[in-house]
Amino acid sequence: MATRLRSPRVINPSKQQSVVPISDAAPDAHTLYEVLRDGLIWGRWKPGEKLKPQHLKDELGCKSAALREALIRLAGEGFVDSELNQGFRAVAHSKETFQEAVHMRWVLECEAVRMALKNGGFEWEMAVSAAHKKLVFVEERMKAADDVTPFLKHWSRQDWEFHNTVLSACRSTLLLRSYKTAYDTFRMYAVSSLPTYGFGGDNNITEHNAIYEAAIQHDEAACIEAILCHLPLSDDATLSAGAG
Amino acid sequence: MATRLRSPRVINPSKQQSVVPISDAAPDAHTLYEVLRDGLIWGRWKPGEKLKPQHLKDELGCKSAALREALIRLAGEGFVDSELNQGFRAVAHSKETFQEAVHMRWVLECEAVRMALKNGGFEWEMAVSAAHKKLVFVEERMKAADDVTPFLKHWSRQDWEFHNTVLSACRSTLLLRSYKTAYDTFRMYAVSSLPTYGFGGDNNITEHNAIYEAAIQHDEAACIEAILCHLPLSDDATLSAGAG
DNA sequence: ATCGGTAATAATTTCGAAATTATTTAACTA
DNA sequence: TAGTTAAATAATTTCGAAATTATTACCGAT
Repeated sequence: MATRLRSPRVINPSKQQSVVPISDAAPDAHTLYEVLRDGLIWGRWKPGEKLKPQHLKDELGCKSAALREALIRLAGEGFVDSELNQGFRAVAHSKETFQEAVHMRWVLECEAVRMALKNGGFEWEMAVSAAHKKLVFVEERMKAADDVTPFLKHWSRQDWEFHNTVLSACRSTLLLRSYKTAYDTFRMYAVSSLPTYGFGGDNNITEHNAIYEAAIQHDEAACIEAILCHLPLSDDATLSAGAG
Repeated sequence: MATRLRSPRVINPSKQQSVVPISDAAPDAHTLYEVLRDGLIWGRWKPGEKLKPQHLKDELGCKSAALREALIRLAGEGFVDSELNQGFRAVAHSKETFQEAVHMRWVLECEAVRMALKNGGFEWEMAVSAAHKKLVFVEERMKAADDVTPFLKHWSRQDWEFHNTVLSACRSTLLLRSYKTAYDTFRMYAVSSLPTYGFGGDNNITEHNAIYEAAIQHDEAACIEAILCHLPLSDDATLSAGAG
């Protein structure tokens, strides 16, 4: 067998990867997706605002291709509107879309909690307990504070962590994915249109506690009742709830 | 004010749009998305199969950018798996993911039908009636036929149209979007793993008829009972259903 | 002065090639 | 001959610029 002729591999020194991570490297598509999703939920871009690739490129220090990829994903999830040759813009909400999100939360949360209470073991109970403790911590501080504003973002994040942890034992990734979309749609509206992101003062503490206690005791009826009280369902949806 | 100097617009004749649409033009991202989604559901690509841009480019006659855009959207929806630098592949199913899809269908379909029966007017009743008629037409033919194979795709499409039409009056786009994802996940598994795409012979006709009659009469309890019978829920999920 | 049309400008989308990363193949060693 | 290493190849991702499309500003006419 004839020996093959091979030239040695040439490595361009300027392209060699640095040992120290370069902090100002352009973020990849997945990171951008997270940044944009977070920004849309937390009001960095207002509902209906145009998301111009050229401006965002400067603002986020990224390349247009990665940006476009992230925006396409967000459009698929419904957090961004896109029309052909008209670019992207943050979705605009209405009371109706908010009610849809609340309703979806109610439907999915009730079903998921039923399954979670059946499947959840000791590990789950610990996780729920921890998430509740953190949420209570924030809510107690807010109760004592004159101005709740600086706590709102922390609170909202803990609210998500608590609800998500409770449902995490339901063993349906499909359900949890839909729930996340509904929850984030809910939150997006709350951030932009409700005075305190939907924080309801003392009631919240009581409601979350009721959900927590019922969950830990695996009391299905009590847990679902507590969730029903907790969500700001319209009368319309509540009627439907009665049938459930 | 000084007159501005302007050169006449030059149009490259070769780039001028033809009056007759060119059939072999490269499909845009949205069309590709539909083609790929359809192909994934109907088994054009097998579960777990790698979706290589280079091959697909030839197969579908498209450009790589449009293809990538479509694949990104499908990945976001969960019909395609993507890992960094490892390309895309059709999702692989299991009995568990199928059961999740069935369960999601049950949860969402029951809730949507409750709302639809409240909101649906005459127009909706006509649409439901028409969709049912078409479905029955296919199912009667299948009943008479020795081999149902050639009807399966028609049947599956009409099954979707019927269920979707029934739910269409629910007035929640968020719910309908989640339902579509669940239904298509269900169908994807059925096409690849169930002998007759989930078609159950005479039972199907009876079940669809029960749903139809209950819907037209706005009989909520009967409609939900009929849906429960219709969906291939596991015992696990059925227990949960009893609590609903 | 307002309306309609046309050119200039700005923005978005598309595209092909370069750069990066993974996979396969071949050579070498034990 | 099996196991190891590195090159060659193949595939994927990135990128910047070209092409397309929308928007804005200007001129002329009614």
